[in-house]
Amino acid sequence: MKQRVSALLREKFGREVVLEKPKDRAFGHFATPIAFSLAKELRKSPMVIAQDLASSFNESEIFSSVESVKGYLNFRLSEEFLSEYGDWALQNQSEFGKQEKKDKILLEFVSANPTGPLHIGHARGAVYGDTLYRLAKHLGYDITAEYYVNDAGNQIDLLGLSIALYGRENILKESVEYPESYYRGEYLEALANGAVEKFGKEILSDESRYKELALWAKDGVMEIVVDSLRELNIHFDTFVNESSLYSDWDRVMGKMGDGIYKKDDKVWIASEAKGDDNDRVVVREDGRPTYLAGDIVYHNQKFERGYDHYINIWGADHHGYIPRVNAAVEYLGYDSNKLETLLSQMVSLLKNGEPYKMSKRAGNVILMSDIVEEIGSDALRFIFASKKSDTALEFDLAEFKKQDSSNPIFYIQYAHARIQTILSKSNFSKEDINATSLKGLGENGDSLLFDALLLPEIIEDAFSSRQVQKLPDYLKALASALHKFYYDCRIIGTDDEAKLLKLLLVVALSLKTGLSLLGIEARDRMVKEED
RNA sequence: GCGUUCGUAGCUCAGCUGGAUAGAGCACUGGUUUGCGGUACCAGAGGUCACAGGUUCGACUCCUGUCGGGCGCACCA
Repeated sequence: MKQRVSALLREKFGREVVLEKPKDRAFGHFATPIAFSLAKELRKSPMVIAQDLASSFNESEIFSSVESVKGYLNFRLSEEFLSEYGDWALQNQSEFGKQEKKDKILLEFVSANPTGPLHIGHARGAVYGDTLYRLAKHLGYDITAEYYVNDAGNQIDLLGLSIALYGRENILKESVEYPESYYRGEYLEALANGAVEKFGKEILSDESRYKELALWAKDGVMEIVVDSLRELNIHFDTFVNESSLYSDWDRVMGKMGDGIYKKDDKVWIASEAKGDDNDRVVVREDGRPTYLAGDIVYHNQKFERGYDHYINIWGADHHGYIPRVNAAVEYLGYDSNKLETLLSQMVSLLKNGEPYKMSKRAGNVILMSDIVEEIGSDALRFIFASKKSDTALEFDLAEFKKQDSSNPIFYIQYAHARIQTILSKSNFSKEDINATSLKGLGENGDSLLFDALLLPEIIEDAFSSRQVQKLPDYLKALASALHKFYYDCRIIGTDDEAKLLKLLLVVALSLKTGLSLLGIEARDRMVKEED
């Protein structure tokens, strides 16, 4: 819609015209402050210019009126335009809001270490990434969701040690002491038992086999991780194991040329020259690669696979890491502008108003799967998708748990369910409804129709700005408009019943499409809660 | 200290590339159709947009500085 309007205005004025949404619908559907910017060059007051411009629009198919108010130019879309678009949307439901973007995008997110189940802090990045993924798919991008599995390095050794120690304590009944850095948690029980079953009890006491133990256990942990993601309707297309990349190390180092040098028996990357604070060690004296080394080979591999654009979603605690990876990408001979790293801010927990620190040692980690079980995937996804991903988010655990009807997701679900109920109460068939015209809905009806038809712009905007919270915001507003309309206007039994039902079908389409992009299924009925 | 990010209603957060009277949910107060699910709707109250300058016809939005919070500042991942 907006594209049509702005294309028309561009043609008329011979320049790009800023289009905005008026604060108040009484001003029209779209507005532009163009008269203000023209005021200087034309040496006339904005009011006069706006007047002249407004009167230059006489008859138009798209607009029913163009008015000037206090220097603004306000456009009102015509009934014909809105009703035609509404008809089109209902006839092409699966195409509604879709586009034909062609770019190939690689989206990497979550990528939590395979050393334990996901906790609540991981959920935010997971929801953010998956929502972007769904939006991109809808817009036609060829996008791949990828999980980078850090199955090399100290943390994997630590996983092996942790399982062995757990087994020695609980299976071999030895008395042991847990060093602070070791992993703790219920999941170790199944892994330790599984290990004994597969390798025999000896492995628990055989230090030389801990590596073997860890590599086996990592797959088990990944299963837990993938399961908990599936509960949130999140799916990955590809998994890349860090351990599989190092065989390529010599070739990749060769590609970096001057970007890599040796000093003090270590290998360094000259990242300072590319905007980092310091040069960084890539290979230690003893030959073990650092974490950065893995990311260098990984990003090289990403670029060699050939995408138009790369998106990484990292926790905000990794933000200092961005210049290093960008430096590496440039030394590898690729355009670092194609690599976009988005940060998902920390989620800090409060319990009864007091900061609540999760710690693996204390064993008080809040698992993502527990929260999903408690409040449901829909509610959790909605909460995280509603917040701008780059602001730190705080919530009270108690508050979080009691999110029931106060959670806006139920408000939106109810709007959708309400429409289904009305439809089922009506005697009109789908055919009758589709055969009627969306014209003559009246002012409130046209306004609701316009709101519902706004979805495609929201999708486009939410994805291109990477601000997924725009979609939940829109759905809340649309649900609110629907509830208000329902309250103000009787539908069943009126002369306009069929066309009003058709209007509701358009609203339901937008709600359903929007919710599915958030990974939430629209409900046809709400289940009443028993007190 | 350096970097980065944020500071908007009692709380949790929106506010699009600068634009019309700064918005929503929760909580609070008061109302609602002899009608489709009241899990709704309406109204009220609640703000010096952290502070101070600057740019502009116009600043919550851009720039500079100050104060305050988060996160980084590893040869850990």
